[in-house]
Amino acid sequence: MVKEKPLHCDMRGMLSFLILFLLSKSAMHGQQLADEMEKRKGIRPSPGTIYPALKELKEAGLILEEKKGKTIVYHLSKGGERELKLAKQQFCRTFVGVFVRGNEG
Amino acid sequence: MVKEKPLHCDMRGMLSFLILFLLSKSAMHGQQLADEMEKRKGIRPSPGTIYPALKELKEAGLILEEKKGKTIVYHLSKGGERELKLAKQQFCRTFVGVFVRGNEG
DNA sequence: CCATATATATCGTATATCCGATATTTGGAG
DNA sequence: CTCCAAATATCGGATATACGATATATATGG
Repeated sequence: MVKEKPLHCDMRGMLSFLILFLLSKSAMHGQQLADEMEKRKGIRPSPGTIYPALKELKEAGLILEEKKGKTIVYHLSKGGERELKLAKQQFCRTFVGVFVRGNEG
Repeated sequence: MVKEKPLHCDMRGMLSFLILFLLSKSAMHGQQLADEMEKRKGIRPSPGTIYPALKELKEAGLILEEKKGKTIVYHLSKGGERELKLAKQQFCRTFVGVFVRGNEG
């Protein structure tokens, strides 16, 4: 079976989804992405987590690279924006009711 | 390595998290759980997905069974309620900004 | 009792996620 | 150019998620 499954099919793919979402907020390089995840989750993803995920998203055509000195800045492609929009809808429908004011603290 | 990892450690565990959340809303048996997921995600998890997940949650002491005629009704244990509360906080911090009014439709 | 339908359970296999370790690349300092 | 540190990349191994197929249990109808 080839890899034609959309990002929003099942419970797997949450890492890719989160990366797309973060990149939609601001283009970043890998370590900045790890910084942001650490801030949110409290746990820093290791290089062995973040770079293979970025590689897959790149190969799927959802993100684009831009070399900036020592780093590689990633940003969403048009396809990535489309995919993120769909995935967000799916995510929000699936987790309706989990987000309640007061859970964030 | 033994299984002492909390539910909210990384991106894996979203299925267990969703099951705990749904059961916290209402005690259900397996097929009702599948119904609810189908309503939310649009895709019905197969028996091979749902029952092993329930078994693990049961063995972890997070849910309790109650036989009701032909079915087995699951509900959260005290430990499951505690775990869900923590996992919800983690989830909400991680995905802050994804939930915006208008994404649900 | 027997047949059926529904619910539950298990198995083999595949994919996504994840880490620790290690390797490679690259810009800047000397 | 050489050295260093940071960023990126890859690898092996582990766990969670997922499906289709199959097996089992049980309430209900005949």
